[in-house]
Amino acid sequence: MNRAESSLDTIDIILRTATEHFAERGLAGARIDEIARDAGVNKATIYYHIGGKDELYAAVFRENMRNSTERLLSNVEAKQTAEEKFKAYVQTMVENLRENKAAAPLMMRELASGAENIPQEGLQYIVKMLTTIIQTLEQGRQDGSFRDTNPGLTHLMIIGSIMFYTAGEPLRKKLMGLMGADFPMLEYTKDCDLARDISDFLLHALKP
Amino acid sequence: MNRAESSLDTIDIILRTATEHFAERGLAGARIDEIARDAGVNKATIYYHIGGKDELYAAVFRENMRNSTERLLSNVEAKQTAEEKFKAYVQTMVENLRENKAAAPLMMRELASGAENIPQEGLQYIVKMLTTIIQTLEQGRQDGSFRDTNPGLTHLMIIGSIMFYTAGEPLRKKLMGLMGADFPMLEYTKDCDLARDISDFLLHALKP
DNA sequence: CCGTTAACTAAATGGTTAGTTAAAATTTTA
DNA sequence: TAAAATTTTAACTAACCATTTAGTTAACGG
Repeated sequence: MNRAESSLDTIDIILRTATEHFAERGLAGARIDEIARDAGVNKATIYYHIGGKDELYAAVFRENMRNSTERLLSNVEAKQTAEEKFKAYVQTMVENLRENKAAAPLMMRELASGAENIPQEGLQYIVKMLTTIIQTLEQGRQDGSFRDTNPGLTHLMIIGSIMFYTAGEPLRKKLMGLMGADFPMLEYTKDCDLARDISDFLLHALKP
Repeated sequence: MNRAESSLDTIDIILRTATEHFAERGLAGARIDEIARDAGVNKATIYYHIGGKDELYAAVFRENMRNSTERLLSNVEAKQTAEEKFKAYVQTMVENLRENKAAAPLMMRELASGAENIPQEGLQYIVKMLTTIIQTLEQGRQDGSFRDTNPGLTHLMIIGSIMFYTAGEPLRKKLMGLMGADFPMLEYTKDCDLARDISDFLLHALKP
């Protein structure tokens, strides 16, 4: 392996490991020493390649948002009708958040911190996602398949329910242990089931 | 002022101040010295009355959950029909989260941390809230005013949308600055408007 | 094969922070 | 008023932790 490739691999494993740590413990709670240990590199290597804790965090956030946004946009654009696009939006959001377990915790911590550590580029990705769902709802409104609803509210329903479902898994486990199995708790094993239920529920609210 | 009252006041100001700090910075990010300074008490007073950082955090979480839950249950129980109860649930949840700005950040950070620092009593309050909404939805299903939907999913929509709206305010401000005023961003000045819109949206999905 | 340079490391540095302590001051109680 | 509870003061410590520094290793180009 040549120098450039090995370098990229190192940066990649650092970012992957840091993503988990920042998601589980937050910016303040994560430890550079532990990230380095779990990534199998020396602490100074992180400083050499990426920079200090803040820059590492920004890089982690940016990469995660970039991946999610690119996939979301391309999946939605591939569809024609407003309803298909809406379903693709929900489905892809569910896939993104379930494949990358860190995404929801990262975003929720950012919201809790007043979005103070989101890098500029991260904001751009959020705008792209918002624009996509707004355009989809507008398309549906114009062709009569959707009611005239507040797009911001609809987006809140999508993002809120999926993020809370994803990040809420450990809490649900604790509650289940406390309540017994007969308590009707939400639990999906497949992405498509959750995405379908959310789509169905929200489309019921969106349709005239 | 007698001894008990004065003591309660001291504990109260400590808990209030700590609530803000933990919400804004998280358990790891909050500083005992800063909490003491902002509360206007000596650091040793916190240890005298409450204990260490973890105990302070648990007390903060417990008190916040207790307040919210008590208000929620009493407001819902005062109503008769399923739809009235549903609206009261949403309305009270909105009021709770907007009057106590710390509640949503505290809960979102907990979810992100795998609910690891929620005290036992806090879990009990969550169960009470869940039970309330489940019973309300069941009541509506039986008398034919609601469809047969997954109660867990419905709760996810309520709690997700309200929490993301509440905690998302700083992010919305940043996005507004980035996008210009013509971008259709959700912004309510009154509790009742947000609660009404969410109720209307969800009732549209719940009704047969 | 050799000098250069990117990649990496081990160890040190220095600031930060949770928690403690002991004595004194203040307030409340009885 | 004496005892008890509360709070302050302020110094202290032991651990923690981000960042730096000085040095090592090995790939690369010529």
